[in-house]
Amino acid sequence: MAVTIQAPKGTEDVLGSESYKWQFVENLAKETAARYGFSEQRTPTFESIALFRRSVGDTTDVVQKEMYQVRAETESSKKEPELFALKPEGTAGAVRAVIQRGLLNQALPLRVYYITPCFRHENTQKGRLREFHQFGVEMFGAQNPGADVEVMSLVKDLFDRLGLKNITLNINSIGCPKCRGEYHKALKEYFSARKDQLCPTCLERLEKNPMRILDCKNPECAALAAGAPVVLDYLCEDCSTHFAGVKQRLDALGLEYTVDPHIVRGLDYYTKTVFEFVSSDLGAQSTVCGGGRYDGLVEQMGGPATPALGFAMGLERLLLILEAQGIEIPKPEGCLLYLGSMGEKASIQACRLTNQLRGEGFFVECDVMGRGVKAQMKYANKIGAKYSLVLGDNELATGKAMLKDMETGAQTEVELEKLADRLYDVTLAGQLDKLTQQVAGEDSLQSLKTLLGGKEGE
RNA sequence: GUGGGUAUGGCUUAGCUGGUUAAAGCGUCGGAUUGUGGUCCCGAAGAUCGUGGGUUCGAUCCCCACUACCCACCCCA
Repeated sequence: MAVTIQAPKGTEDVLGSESYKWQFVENLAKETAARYGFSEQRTPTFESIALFRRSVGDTTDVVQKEMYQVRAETESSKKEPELFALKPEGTAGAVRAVIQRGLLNQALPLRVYYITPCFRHENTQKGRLREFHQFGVEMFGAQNPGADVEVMSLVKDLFDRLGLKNITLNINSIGCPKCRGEYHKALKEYFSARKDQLCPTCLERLEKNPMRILDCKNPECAALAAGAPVVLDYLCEDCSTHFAGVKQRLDALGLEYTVDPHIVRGLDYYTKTVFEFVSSDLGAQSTVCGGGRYDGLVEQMGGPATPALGFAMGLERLLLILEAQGIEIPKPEGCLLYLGSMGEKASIQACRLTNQLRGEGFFVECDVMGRGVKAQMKYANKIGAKYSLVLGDNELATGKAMLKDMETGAQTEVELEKLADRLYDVTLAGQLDKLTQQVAGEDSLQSLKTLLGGKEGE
């Protein structure tokens, strides 16, 4: 007996009943990115493991304990097999491609986006999977605060277009390597003086990365953190004017935000501006989107010194919020015509006609189960076909058939020759109905004319 | 890696302090006189009760282990 194999822990099957939601969200993300001048970049799912060590950071949890390592098992390998990793995030690969392909020699800024699976081996919980998907954006070459605001605004635009509510933007600046050194010193002094009140993990952080303590959920640590020195007070001239510029522009756009000096990103490459969009609909994993500046990364990875920034958005988390807020995603168009048949001869003709109508661009189905007419009609009803038509000996002889409106049950005679024209008519009528509904509430007829007039160009 | 919860047909669940053929709804398929769906009616298929041990005369129910899922810590999207 075959043992059934299960999907790996932390992975999801997106089934037909759900995939339209993904398509909708992905399309909207792509359209929004395009409006801002970003073009899609597709990079490999696995990269050299060194890439992530260098960019994300050797000491981060993501690299240290969450990466899926892969290597090709070759039979006669004289060489050491090269070590790869499934990408745990999108920025590293994007930056690698930009440098390797010489894209920074083009007109700047360079704007790229991606939708990609990411892999992290950690324990699952709400909004956390081992394979998850990110929509991310990276911009290269711009050091002006306007760039920071542009990517934040892109996120906000996408959320608005999806109809999301109650998402807040938190921003902070963690400074550049110069001012951060000063700050780390101050932090260490502060927490060292209160060592006895820190939790064990924070004691470790004190040596490695004291800024992490600010992020601790432990109530005692959080209480201590509340009184700790604030990064913003230690920013150098350059960083502080940059941060001021970001805030000014956010204000100018009317983009609401909260300055949260406790935001500390977990990836090493961030500098200056960091931000996150959080929602209360996600349980403990409240961040839907996180990002910031990484002005040093491109150079560090072997490219020309280039300021850069970006964000990554968790698509599963985004879908989770949509679900929680009861936001309906439009379902794809259903079957327009079910072409039933009885008898072998009619079945063949139905097959031929169906094929022809599909060629005209219509969503048409016919029987492939060998069912009786009754069962075929049941099926047509189940799949939500808008119209049905049954082909039998009579119809083949006369060239005429009854076209049935499945909603009203009304039947009208139609010449088989002209079926395509008829379908075209009813499709158009359906679209007009939709338009009418959209403008209902206003002066519908007037608006409709305007709409149509605008499209016809006359 | 750690802690808590859960595990019954495709889905959602019931199963009384362990007792003989595990129940219902939805879904699927079929029927209601053979050329037409949706409501109603009737019927059928479909579950080794997550897996493996143990206690017992007897386990879906009690105990242990494992696995998966859910939630949380850590960390992040």
